Amino acid sequence: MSVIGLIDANNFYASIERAFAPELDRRALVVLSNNDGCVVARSPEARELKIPIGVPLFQIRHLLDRHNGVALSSHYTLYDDMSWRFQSCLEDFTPDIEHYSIDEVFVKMPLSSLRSLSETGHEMRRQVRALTGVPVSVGFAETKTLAKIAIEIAKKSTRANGMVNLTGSPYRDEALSRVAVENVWGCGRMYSALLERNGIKTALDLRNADEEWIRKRMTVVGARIVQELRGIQCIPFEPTPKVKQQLCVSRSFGSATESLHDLRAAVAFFTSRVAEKLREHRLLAGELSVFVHTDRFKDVPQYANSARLSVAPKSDSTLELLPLALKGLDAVHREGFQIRKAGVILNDLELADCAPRRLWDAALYELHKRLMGVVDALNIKFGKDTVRCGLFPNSGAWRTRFERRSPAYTTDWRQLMTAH
DNA sequence: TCTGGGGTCCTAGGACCC
DNA sequence: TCTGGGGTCCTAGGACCC
Repeated sequence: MSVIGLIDANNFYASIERAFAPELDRRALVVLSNNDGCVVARSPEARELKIPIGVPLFQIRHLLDRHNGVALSSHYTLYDDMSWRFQSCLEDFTPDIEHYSIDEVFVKMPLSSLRSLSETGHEMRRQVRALTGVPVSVGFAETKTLAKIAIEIAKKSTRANGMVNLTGSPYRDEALSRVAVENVWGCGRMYSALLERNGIKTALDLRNADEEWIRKRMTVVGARIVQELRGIQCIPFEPTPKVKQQLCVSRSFGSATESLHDLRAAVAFFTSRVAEKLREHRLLAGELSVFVHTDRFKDVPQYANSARLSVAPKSDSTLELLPLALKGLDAVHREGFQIRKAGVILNDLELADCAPRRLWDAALYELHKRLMGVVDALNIKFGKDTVRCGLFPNSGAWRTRFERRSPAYTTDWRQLMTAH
């Protein structure tokens, strides 16, 4: 028997930007999506201003200006690096760690340490804060869904001081009654609307709901949520990550384009990136898709299409995937449409070590493998795009814009902080 | 002017097989 | 007149997550 812990960074991206630029403290700060499009993270001060996640920058710019707020471009290389740093801190507390997302970690704690669990939780918070500058909240409970409830309370209640332990707690029903059903893990917009229409308004209502009814309306997914709220583990703790089923690289363009030349450059860029990911995960892909679409927010002729191509034999070589991707692009391209977004998706993935040996082109593929290995090594050592396929320009209207970017404090020697 | 990116799981229905 | 039944696999679409 053990307890599930959840450690969740508060306003992760905003907190990171602040950790490196203390002058941003106490100012409303938002971090923007690609192309500086919309808000993906915000500081508590920005939340106070009622700036929602997902709102486009242009709608809140006046609000930020009026309150001396700041908007920054997102900086995922930095966030990924900081994620690794903060999650590594937990290794001092338990060997059982599940890296759930960029800003959340599940841990499994042995029951023997139960008495000191709350103490441990507070110690985790102190340690992460001290080593990374990022504030985190901690929740403990019997299941993942309940640990999520604990975190909800930990973040809202000032008395909790960032840590709530619901394990065997007499306070559990009250905690459940204080969390709206829309904030229960797994209850999105559609499900919470359905539940509310039927008088199920809080996590407590959901826990006490009729399971058969839930199953009928929300499939087994809903039934699992109910079970988890009752303290029965249905969502497993998964310390080793599952093998991916799909890899995707896609972007909205800096500005829309009609030019096939531009689109080819974009698709070539996406293909290189997704192939890098593929090799990083030591996978081969058996299927490649290319998609394009126009700007759904604009009143222009709309067009969306995708093409699927089989990769045979399965491959991880950019040089083999690129011609296929370009063939896919030719298949979906139509004259006269302003394309705003495109992407490349790889499916039918298989671990490279498990794949059968190539028969007729084994020697050529060995060459590809060695070449890709060298390219990847150079790009890791000297930065992205140090070496790339030179047939296509690496610039153009399609390139993502980042006009408000902070320095790469931890991942680029040239951008280290300076102390005065 | 300006609206993200990358994933997972579940189900219903159709094709196909014996 | 009479028109099976059971199984598998695949896909599209919908819901959710961060």
